[in-house]
Amino acid sequence: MTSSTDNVRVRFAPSPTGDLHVGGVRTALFTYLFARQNEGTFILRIEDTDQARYDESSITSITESLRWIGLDWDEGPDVGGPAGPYFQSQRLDLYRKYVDKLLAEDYAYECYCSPERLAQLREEQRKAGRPPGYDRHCRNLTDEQRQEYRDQGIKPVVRLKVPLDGTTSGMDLLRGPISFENGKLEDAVLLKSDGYPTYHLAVVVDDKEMGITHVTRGEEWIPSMPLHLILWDAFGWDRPVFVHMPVILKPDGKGKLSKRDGAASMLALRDEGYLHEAVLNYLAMVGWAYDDHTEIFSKEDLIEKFSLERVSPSPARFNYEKLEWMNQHYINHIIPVEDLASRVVPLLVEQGLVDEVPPGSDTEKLVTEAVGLIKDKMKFLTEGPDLISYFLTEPPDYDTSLLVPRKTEPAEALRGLEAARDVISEIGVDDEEEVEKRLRALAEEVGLKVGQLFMPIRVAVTGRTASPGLFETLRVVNKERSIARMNRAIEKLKSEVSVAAD
RNA sequence: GCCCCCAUGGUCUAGCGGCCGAGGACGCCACCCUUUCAAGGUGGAGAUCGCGGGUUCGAAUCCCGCUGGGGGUACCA
Repeated sequence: MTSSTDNVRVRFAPSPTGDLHVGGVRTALFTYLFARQNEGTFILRIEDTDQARYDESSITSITESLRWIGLDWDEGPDVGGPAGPYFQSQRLDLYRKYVDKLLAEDYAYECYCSPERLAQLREEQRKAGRPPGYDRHCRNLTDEQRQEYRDQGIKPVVRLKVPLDGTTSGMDLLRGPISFENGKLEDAVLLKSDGYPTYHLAVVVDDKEMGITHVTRGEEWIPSMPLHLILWDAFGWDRPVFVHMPVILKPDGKGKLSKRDGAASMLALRDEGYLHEAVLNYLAMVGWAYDDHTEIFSKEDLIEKFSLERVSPSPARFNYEKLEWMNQHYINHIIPVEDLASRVVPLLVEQGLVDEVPPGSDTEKLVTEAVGLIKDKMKFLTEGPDLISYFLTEPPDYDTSLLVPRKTEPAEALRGLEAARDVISEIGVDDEEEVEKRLRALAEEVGLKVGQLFMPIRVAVTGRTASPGLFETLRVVNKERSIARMNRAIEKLKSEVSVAAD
């Protein structure tokens, strides 16, 4: 058994019952990488067979999530394809056809048991400490009995006639042989009374119809693998390769990540300011590694180096700290600053810090420069606007005490600031080296440590105590605005000093 | 309860019989750099490779049992 095959056709098949979360996306990603690397076909199929849980908005949420992170599909919703339709709800006739075949060949049977009876059965089994399961009540109904139920207007479900003994075994690419005792299996429902198939029937039929070569999915599906195997065999079809991906656990390891863990939703990550490149890279690293030291991979790198066989079979916890680090790393070291700035721009407009940023404009240049200066402090895209705000607009009022460093008198801060303003008025801010030289000399002249002189200037110009290097900050803010802001600070300090003198 | 899967530092992992007195990353600590905050650099703490049996000249690596964790047990996927 090998995973590098010709004509690879794989699919990601989510059900539209909510937002896509990182676990699902990771499975999609591995499937996608495998397809691209083998020049195969990646299909998106929507498994909308549950009328009750169906949520239309999640279809866009799913496609948006996949597109955001860069997983494009060759066949599926929006793009079509030769094996469509790609919504299971539009393939009902097909499932009916195959179910009839199963019925005719005695691989399945109609069951008229009511949901109430089944619930009661389970309850009794639970009380008696017996394993829950269908009691095969309808497995051997006579034609007369069936007709009787039908006459009562009861719509049957169709169940799989699982062999009573023996074992069903199959191979999992990551785990090797897995076998199950038939005696422990249930006569699972294949077709519901509303005419919709269950997952078990639909996957098998569609995977066959769509020519899927490798069935990739989460490991929560391992327990139903024997049912699917029995179906593949019953239809007389060659079994595909099965690959069950490890689940992703909650950060505390207690249970698998679910849609309840809000932040784990793809779209939530996007809205929180994560870069799709970082999320993609991080997700690829949970459950897979290329070697003992490489961990930064672009999508292209992954397509080249990914290997399905190297996916670890053991579950892994979702680690927000590592993702955050990855995001920060991408912001600070991987994404070109122009690109980064262009992603911050929409947020600036949204928050009203700028009206518009036409390509090639001075504003664009300013934003790009500002982003370049603060990117080492930016962990999330969403922090961008605040971090560069003072390059674009006047800083809001701040506490005067910020202008006075520790072990420094307000009067000293004031004296330093006035002198610094005069220096800048004289030489401007464009020559960073010169400004630094003059201000360092100035510190000595006025008898202040560099920190005692620089901090008041920093606060005056940015309105805060943390900023990029002073001289580059002054340069980008520009001479005129720097001086105005320093004057404003000088006025604040003056009133402080006079109050103190009273 | 029953079935199935998994098992290397707190977390993600490298390791596929000798190169391992276990390597990398995140996190944590210290130091360096330094005009602030970061970023960066250097170093450090942290794993009897879950436990117990085997197999072998030799096991983190193979086998069995146990324990622990996870998954499944619906006319949900």
